[in-house]
Amino acid sequence: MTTTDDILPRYVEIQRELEARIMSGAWPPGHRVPSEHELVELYGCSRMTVNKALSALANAGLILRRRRSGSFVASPKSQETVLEIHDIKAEILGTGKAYRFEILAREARRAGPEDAEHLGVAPDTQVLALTVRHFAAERPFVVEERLINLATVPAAKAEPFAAAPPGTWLLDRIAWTDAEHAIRAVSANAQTAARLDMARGGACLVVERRTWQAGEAITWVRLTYPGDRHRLVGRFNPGGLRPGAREGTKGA
Amino acid sequence: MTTTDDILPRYVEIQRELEARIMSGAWPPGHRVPSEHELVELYGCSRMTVNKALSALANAGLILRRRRSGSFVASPKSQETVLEIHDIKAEILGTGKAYRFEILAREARRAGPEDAEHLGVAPDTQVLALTVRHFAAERPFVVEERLINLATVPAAKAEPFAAAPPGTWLLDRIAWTDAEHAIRAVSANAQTAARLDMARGGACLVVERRTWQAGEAITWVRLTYPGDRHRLVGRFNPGGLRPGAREGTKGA
DNA sequence: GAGGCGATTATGTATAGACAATAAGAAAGG
DNA sequence: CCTTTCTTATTGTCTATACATAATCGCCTC
Repeated sequence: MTTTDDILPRYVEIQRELEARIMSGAWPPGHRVPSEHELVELYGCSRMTVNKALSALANAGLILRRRRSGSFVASPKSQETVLEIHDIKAEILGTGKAYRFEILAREARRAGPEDAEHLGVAPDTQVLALTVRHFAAERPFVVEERLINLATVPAAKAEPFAAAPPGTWLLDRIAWTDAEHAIRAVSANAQTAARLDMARGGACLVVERRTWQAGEAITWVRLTYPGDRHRLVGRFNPGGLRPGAREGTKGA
Repeated sequence: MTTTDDILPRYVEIQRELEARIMSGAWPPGHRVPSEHELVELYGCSRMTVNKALSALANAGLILRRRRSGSFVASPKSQETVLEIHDIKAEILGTGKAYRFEILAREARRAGPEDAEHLGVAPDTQVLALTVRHFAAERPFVVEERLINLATVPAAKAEPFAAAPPGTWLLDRIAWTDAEHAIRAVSANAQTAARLDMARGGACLVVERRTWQAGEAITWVRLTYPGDRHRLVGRFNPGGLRPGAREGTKGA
């Protein structure tokens, strides 16, 4: 079939063959996959090996397994995508442009109602509020409004954020366990327009993110991008198969 | 810890215990996980059982395994999120609102340069171009511009899309293997504003998606949402652990 | 001391067998 | 005909063992 030489583990071989039948549409959703016993005879290997292949497929959501009934090809449900939202500094440097940032505002304070709502903490919790502007090639790239929970990240209070912006600083320091993103579009108000060097009323892409570590709120951030200068891109294939093994996915 | 009764498989138990140590930060990135042999003695089970737990963790990206060296806690890298973009019909019905759609335009044609660019096919390929407006509770919810590759989905040509909108119809019929999304913000032009019952110049959230099956282009779609009425939400925790097992992630 | 070479350790893959849990279908009884 | 019970097919988990593979460590030679 493909160019893959046969030095693959047996279970991967089996997995890929079944996968190919499913992905090509030869086995449509609802089609019954041969039982483990049948596959054992077909491939001449032990049941554990077949089981490993089938379990992986089930894990990836390609098949559903029911005792006594057998395994069946699952029908894809939702259009899912994985958005990788990189650290801003890395993102800009990755495009080959010069990167710079400036801190527009900074205040350590007790969380007001709005802060508490954003960060998901009790009011009066100590927080550090920051407003940062990032530049790509000396052009405003994104405005970052951030709240850091000083109860969980006390070191932030004394940090000047001179060398690295708060996002990078946090990412180097805290291993987060949960994150929640919301993406929406808004019109630029006067302040935002001025900060981003764009027309007032122009469309902005807004990404809000909250991050937790083991249930404890770490930070909330709102990133406001000029809508005409930035877009988020994501790619997905169901079941997270070997990346780059396909070739048709290229595009403009 | 939690309320889970102990009727869990042995390997899941082991997996969760290790997971908890990693997620809590007790085992920081770079920390060495006990070897399979050590875990076998610790838990009093066979190596295969321990192996299953460790393999799952490695698979989820929580640990890295190197022969002879052992297993080590991995360090999380980028801010990733999984956006589930549901079928529009299902999405609206899921909110409890009445759903309706209307087809504003429909044309089967040979792909022009723009069509070819969007869909990623050769010019002059036969395509079906559709413009659909979706309503939630009789209010315009989103405008859908779609191209369907008739070379791969010939059945679409004769389909009236009376009962189900094209997105739902396709999803029921074609198992896609790859999808690519781009999200951006634009200002509504006169036509878009009229279609979405919003102010001209208002911010719109635009999601563009291309879908392939085994390298063959299936469809391209551009969804234009009124920015103030819609937002995309995604949640993520590294390693895709049991969903809903945590409680801190609630929010507005 | 530099370089190579074997021993050791840890993971990767595979086997054969066992019992449990589940659910579908068949048989028996009212 | 309906309900209950039995049988059986299929997946889920686990054990004990074996050999392969990779990489580190330390010894041995030069």
